[in-house]
Amino acid sequence: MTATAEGKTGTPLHRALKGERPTTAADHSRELATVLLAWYAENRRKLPWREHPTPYWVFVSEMMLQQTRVDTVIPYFLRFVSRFSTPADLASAPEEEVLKAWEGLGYYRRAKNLKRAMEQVEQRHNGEIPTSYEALIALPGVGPYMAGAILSIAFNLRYPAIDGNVQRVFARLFALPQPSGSPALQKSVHQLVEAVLPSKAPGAFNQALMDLGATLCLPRDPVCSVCPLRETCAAFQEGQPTAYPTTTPRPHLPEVPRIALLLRCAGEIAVEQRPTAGLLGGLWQLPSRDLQPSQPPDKAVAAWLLENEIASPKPPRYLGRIRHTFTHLRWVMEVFEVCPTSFVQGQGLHWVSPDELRQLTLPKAYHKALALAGLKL
DNA sequence: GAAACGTGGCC
DNA sequence: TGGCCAAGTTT
Repeated sequence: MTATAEGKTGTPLHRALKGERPTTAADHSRELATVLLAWYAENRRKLPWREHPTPYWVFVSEMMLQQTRVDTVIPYFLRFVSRFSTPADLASAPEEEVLKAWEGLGYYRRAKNLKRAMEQVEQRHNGEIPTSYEALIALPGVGPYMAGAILSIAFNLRYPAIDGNVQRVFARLFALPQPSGSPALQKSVHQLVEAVLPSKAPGAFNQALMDLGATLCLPRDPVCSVCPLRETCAAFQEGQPTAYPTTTPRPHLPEVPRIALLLRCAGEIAVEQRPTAGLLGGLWQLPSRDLQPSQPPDKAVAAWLLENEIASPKPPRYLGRIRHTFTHLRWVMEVFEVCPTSFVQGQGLHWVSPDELRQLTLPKAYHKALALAGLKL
């Protein structure tokens, strides 16, 4: 074991946890927990799901919070648990309604998994969120983080809940060299958290680490001056807290050229449903298609109209360009308006009124596209 | 291990 | 603007 592989050894806590002073490791762990829990008692964020941390509320909030900021989640959470108050409510709700409640939050598979998970809770667990790691992680959409968060927060059981905040806090505390987000960092942090996690208040401890990461140990500008762990933080002692966790630059996003058609006929609008799997699976959109980089958008529109046997007295009107960036690609979508002479059926096209359109779940990119034509949902 | 999977805020 | 990042999971 080299210092490089294990991180640098600047603090008593670190030396103790590495086993150099085994008789004091437990003492240092207790001290860390004590300091952290005292800080948390004074500085914990007031969040809706913390008011009544029922297993269901914790479950819903954790699913929404995956890769999503607290401020973004709060209004969605309040609406969601108001509309779907219990696991039974959610299990029996139509999926379209659940997706609509999720609209704008992103990662829509979470919404489907959440509903499926509650169906399984109803069918296999007597309507109660299970209290074992094995049963939880078997539910769709529940991984190691969520299982640990539910067990520790809702049931006060001693399980780690290691999210991005905790990884960053520990990468700095112990000057861990593994790259951000890597399985290697995940493993190192898990071992360290396991060594430090108290059995007394594991839920508070896990949330304290997350709150510390979200309010003080920030990615860009950490507020070390008021951090309760400053003295035992290896990155702070090195003078370079933001050097951890180490990062690797991301490759340039591929750009996907694309057309979208606003077909309007007698006050109705044509929409189509995306395939169930993959990007924005099962959501609705204006009729669209990806283009080859060399393909002129206006020619692609003409070809699309021809293929679908759509006659239009006036030529398509160009409405504008929508650029929409996802995690792994970027759409550059040219939007055209067409007024066909009649409703065209088949080809997966559905004609809906504006009121009906409002019931469907549309990705953000299409809200932008509709706004080009002055249509707001 | 790597890639897919949404969106909004920040600089 | 463009890149980074956020209470991760799945394939």
